Amino acid sequence: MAAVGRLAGVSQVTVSRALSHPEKVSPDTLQRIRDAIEATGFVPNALAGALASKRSHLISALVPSLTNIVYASFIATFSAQLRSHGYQVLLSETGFDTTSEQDLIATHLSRRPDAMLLTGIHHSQQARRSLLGADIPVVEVWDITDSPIDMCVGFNHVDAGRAVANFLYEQGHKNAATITANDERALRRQSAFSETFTQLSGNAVLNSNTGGPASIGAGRRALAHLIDDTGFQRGAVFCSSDLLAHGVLIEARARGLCVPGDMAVMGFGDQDFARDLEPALTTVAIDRLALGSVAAEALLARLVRPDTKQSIFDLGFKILRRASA
Amino acid sequence: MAAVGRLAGVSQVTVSRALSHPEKVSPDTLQRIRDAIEATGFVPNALAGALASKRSHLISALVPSLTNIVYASFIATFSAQLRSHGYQVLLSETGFDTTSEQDLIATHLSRRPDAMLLTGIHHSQQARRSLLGADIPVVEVWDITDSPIDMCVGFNHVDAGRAVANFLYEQGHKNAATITANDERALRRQSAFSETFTQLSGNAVLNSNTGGPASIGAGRRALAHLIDDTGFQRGAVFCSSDLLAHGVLIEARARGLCVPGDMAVMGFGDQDFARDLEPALTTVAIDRLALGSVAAEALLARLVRPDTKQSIFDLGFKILRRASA
DNA sequence: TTGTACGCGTTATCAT
DNA sequence: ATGATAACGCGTACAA
Repeated sequence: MAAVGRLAGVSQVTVSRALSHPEKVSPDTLQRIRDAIEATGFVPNALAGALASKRSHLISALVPSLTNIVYASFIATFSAQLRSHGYQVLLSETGFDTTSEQDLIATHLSRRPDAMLLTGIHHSQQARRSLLGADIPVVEVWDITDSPIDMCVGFNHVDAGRAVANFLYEQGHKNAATITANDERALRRQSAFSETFTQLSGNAVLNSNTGGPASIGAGRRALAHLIDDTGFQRGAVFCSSDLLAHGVLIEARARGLCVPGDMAVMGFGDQDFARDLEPALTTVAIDRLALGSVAAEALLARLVRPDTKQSIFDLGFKILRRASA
Repeated sequence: MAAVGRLAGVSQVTVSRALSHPEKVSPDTLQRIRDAIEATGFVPNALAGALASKRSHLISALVPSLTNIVYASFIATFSAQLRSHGYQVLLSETGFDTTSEQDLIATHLSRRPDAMLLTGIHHSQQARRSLLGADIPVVEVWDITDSPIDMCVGFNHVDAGRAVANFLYEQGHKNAATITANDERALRRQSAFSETFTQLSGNAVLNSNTGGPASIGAGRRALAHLIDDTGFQRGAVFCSSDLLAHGVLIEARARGLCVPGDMAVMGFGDQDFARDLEPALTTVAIDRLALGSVAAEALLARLVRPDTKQSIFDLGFKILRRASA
């Protein structure tokens, strides 16, 4: 900056002002400074800026997995929204692991983010302490609680599981099975579904866990297992994600089963491909776009007015009836 | 740090040392310092550290799209590898746009990353200048060139397109069509395929561009268009990604066409679901895992020994013959 | 093994 | 409208 200033015939401070508050600098010195910046190829040092101003314009975000399209698309919206307000997002994957999340929180906090996004409402005690100590806005997404660390935006997974149970029961199904990926929130939906459906139908639900991330292959294998090993025959299958449901659809067809005639299949998430499958997938729609932008807006609001009141955003969900159930 | 030091009865520097070079501090002062850190909840300020040491331990990465699983999984590997070496990755989406990439490069450079990853080998002139000026290791991925900015790791897209043309021709196909997403590298594969296939078969190839990102829906619509509007009937369809090919498979089945009997379908990328489709998808395998880790290793090598020699890593590709072609 | 002094490149405050 | 000066919180060099 000093070098740029020398070239423009002003002091270092004026260069700083030209960059941060151009309106406080006279038009022609501004131009000279801009020319000098152009000529020198000067790139401001945001580290120094953040150190001096105590604002990093960095927002850190912790998601379980980047390769899960659900989180990836959420983050894309969230990042775009924040970028348009001059913030950059520092992203990490926790791998659905609370301890790993805790370590990442410490690492991220050392970069002094202006705010932080966390996925889910379950965090280690140490994590909560660090966050509280950091004294920055925090938003927890994809779930809802009455006592967020700071703010939360998401929906109620127990309600969602129950709603699906009611929906399938009302379609006339008396038997049901579930196929769930190894994700705490999905498991919560599963048990809510299972409990409600059993209560309604009087029949036990066959619950299965893929033991890993959701994928088409995992869905195929899970249905195969359900049919071959546990004797599941007819009824409804509630999958914890559209990807699993997609696999179920493929496996069912490969076995000559008709969907929904022989077996009804329900997904979760309403991913873009859900409507393009044959049969089109009945699923639970989550407004991921809204999730991302509400989370971003919530943080931005706190950043501007630290005493903003609303802190719990329930975005709900919607059952989308298509052809598969 | 000074406060921690007071509590531990040492000076600020000793605290700094305890954190960065624990072996240079006597065991019991080390313990006292650690206790003090624990007691105060001290979190080191990486911004100040980076400013003083001129090493940010930050590596910035620019990818076209996060919601494209291909890039997402690549980045997951890349990030994990770097994290295990004490680096954090600052990630942004360029949206396949060179101008947007150029702006992001400037923003990222202001955070003084220790290295940078770029996708592709085509960048604006200004971008190249900034990067050269920053004087940090740069790796360009997903493509190969003789004159990278610094290093590159990927494969040759023209060779890939040609190889697919040869493969399909050798399978006995005389007619072919292509369905390509709006991606510069995919378009390069398309035209190499098209040229080679025409040369071999003497028949023109029906090239189509989805005009947007790859998706199952886009694949369905593209095949429908190909059949309904351009009169494509039998032959091979080369899709620029497995996702498009997946859509083609669905649309073909919905129209009662047999794959590969009536129509052969080929994808690109060998995504995890490719083997789980019916019929299993014939595709071109790219070792994304290797791509991510080689890119990370290349940067790490440069960071340790700035004069490391090798700078071009051709990881190749492999045609995976399954059932669809 | 520990401490002192200084500088990293900005922004904030106060003057002019 | 512009400048001088003092932080910001740490690492490095050098000294003890």
